Amino acid sequence: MSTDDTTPPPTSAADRLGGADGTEAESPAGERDRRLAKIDALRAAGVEPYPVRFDRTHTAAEVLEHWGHLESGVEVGDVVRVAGRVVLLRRQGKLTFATLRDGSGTIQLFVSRGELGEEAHSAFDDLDLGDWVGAEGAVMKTRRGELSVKVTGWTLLSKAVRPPPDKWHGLSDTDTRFRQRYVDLIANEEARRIFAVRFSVISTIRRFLDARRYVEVETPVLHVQAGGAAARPFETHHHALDMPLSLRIALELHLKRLVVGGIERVYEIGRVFRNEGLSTRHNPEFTMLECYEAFSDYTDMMTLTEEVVAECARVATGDTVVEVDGVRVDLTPPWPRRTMIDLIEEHTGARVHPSMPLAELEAAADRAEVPREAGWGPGKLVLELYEKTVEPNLVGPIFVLDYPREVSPLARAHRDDPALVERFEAVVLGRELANAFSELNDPIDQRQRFEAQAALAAAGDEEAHGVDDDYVRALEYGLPPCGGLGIGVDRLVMLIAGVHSIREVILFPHLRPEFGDEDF
RNA sequence: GCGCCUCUAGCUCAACUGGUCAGAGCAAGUGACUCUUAAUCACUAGGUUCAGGGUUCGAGUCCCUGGGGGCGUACCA
Repeated sequence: MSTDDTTPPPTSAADRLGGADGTEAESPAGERDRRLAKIDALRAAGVEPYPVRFDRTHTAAEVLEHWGHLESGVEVGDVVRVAGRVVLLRRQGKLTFATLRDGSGTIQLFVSRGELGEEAHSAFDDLDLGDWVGAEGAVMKTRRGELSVKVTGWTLLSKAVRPPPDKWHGLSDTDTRFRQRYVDLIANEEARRIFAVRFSVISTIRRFLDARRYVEVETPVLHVQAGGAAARPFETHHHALDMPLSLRIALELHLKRLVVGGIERVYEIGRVFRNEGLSTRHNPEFTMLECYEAFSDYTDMMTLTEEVVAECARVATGDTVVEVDGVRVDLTPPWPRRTMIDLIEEHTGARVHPSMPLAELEAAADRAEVPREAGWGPGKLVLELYEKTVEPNLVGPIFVLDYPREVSPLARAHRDDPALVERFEAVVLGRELANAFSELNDPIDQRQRFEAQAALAAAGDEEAHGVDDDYVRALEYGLPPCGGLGIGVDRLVMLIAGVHSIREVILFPHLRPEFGDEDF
């Protein structure tokens, strides 16, 4: 949509936005140009299509709350000023009904020629679907029982140049829904519902933790060394310092530094980035909640997890029972707590343990038809057995306890079994919802675990990371006994909203770039 | 990354095995209508069938290449 230097100065709205010159493939030349022409006509008539502000007295929901009880056919003297987008228009000659939608809901405008006069009424009839208007008038309920504002005055607040999608079928093209989320939100009640759940869940988490005297903090997104999770980071570069940086893959290591510093209960809700494949469950950037509590352990984190998840569901939907793809899940605490070892035995018949000889575990994996790679240690084999034979079959909610030490470099050794760590994952519908440990606070042990990871990285594991010397130094100043918890907020929202794809709960999910700009 | 599916008017969808097949509803335009509710009724206009090649007398339909999207799978402490 570039303007050639030789083009004469544009005059009309259509000229300035780019008219029907072949660049406008997305909107029919007729409809968009028609609306652009209206902008010029309005200005010529002295009407500003994009005025500054509007003083509204009531939202649609407030009108319903105060006057919803009115009898049909009754008009009251109370005058209100409402504002919203015109989503439906029913023109009926000298009487027009418009459905106005604002952030709270919808309200009908009753626009009568007798009330408004011919000029203002026909100007109203000239509105298009999608325009924003403000209106003033008395509250009434029509003979058919629809609560309305009987308009005595109105103003165009913003002219829509592009038409909204089909008023009945909405917008279902997934590509357009995600790229142009604004249109999705205009057209689809379901999209509005899902994001209402998301906003509710996030504010509930904050209220829940704040009430327990947790402190919310913000830690760096740009890391010199990514860590705190096994994932491939995004790499970037700082020009002034001429050094490589990574986008964070977890919040963990900074938050525990803060516990060292004496912030005994700390949490962050923040974006993390992982350079991995995309799927219905994976977006390259997603939102994590992590919280850490001094003097607690992973059993305390289980209680916290089941309570915060149930509370989020209750606040967002009124119920702790959720349903995804026809499967109902009851999130009411307490959730069952089972060890990984016991679950593997239950599902495969094999009693395994990371302290067993490698050959025995390899044989167990082969019997269970779990593929394995050379170089995997005992702990990795046990974890694979769990992930392939147990986890997909768990409906949950359930806490899976006590992971192999080898695969958990940031969790403290189990108090009763040195081959294991005090770690759990909460599983719902075969998927990890939360991950937590009794945090490793022994600096010497931690350095050794990091060094083991560094060896893996040196051997080519792109998801392993090296020694974080500053983090070890922090531990040397003393991290109190500490429980830590991470919850994937997007997946929690998916669960509570009952949707199948992570793209449904992220406002602007990652997509390939649109091809060129000829669609504009 | 691999496999399968998909892309037709602004939106939602039709078009039997290749043969008047480029259509409908909504949205839009014109007209009628002072209690509508996806208002209704009449008429009208609207298309590079994702792009580019190919096969064929003939391609929305079949083949190839490319692009977007979806699903599955792989990867995913």
